[in-house]
Amino acid sequence: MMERGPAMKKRSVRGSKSGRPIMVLLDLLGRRWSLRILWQLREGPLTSRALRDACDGASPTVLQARLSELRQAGFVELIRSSGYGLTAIGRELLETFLPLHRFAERWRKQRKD
Amino acid sequence: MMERGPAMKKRSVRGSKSGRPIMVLLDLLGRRWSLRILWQLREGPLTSRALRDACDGASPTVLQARLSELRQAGFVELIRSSGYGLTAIGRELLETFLPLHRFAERWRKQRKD
DNA sequence: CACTATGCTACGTTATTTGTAGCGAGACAA
DNA sequence: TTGTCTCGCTACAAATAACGTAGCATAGTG
Repeated sequence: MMERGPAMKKRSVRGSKSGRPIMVLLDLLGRRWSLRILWQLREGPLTSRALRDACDGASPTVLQARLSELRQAGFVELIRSSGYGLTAIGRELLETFLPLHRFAERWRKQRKD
Repeated sequence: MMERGPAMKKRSVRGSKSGRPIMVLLDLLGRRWSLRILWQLREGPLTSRALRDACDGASPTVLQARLSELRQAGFVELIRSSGYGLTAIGRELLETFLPLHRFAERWRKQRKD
């Protein structure tokens, strides 16, 4: 087993062992609030606190963690004047998810029956 | 605070407080292995153990939990002869995510630069 | 019967999330 | 300068979720 002294940064235990981009991506997006953050930024940048409110008051700890990951992945950037916003590739990613909105409605209708 | 005796099924603490379908969906999909499970079932049903192998050996505890949730949501079903498979609406959901594969490749190329 | 595979659960350990509080930096006014 | 905003971000203990290993009951097959 691996020792972890206090000075040692916690190595991410998660993630695809294969390293295939799709798996890395699915792992990143499959963390609490990741999808939601991208979703909430779809209409424009938000400050960290506005984002927090938009995410049902999720704790700042996770939000910062997710924002760091999403920034490192290149999907989100911090602009001093306006807060957190999607990058070009981040917007591309979001567009991949946009049909989800329509799907969610269809899904709900089916569930009612 | 709500008491939770052993006979009481754990009420989900998570999820969108708004109850909007898109939020419920984003929360469900934003749990560990949810996206991955749907992804691994894209080419056909898998038995629980095959699915486990396909998911880098994720623990059966979470897999069962996610499978229960995904079944309850109507995305996955258990077929006695072939294991876990996507339902019709589950396949629709997956198709929403399929462009993600191509995106992941584009993403990787950009990251290399 | 023994053997194998299925779906699923128990349980102790580890990792992640939560909730609350607060820091330091910068902007702006008195 | 002092006060008071807001900003991004962090600390820390408690709660929750996930991990890893082992194993159960059932069903099929030989």
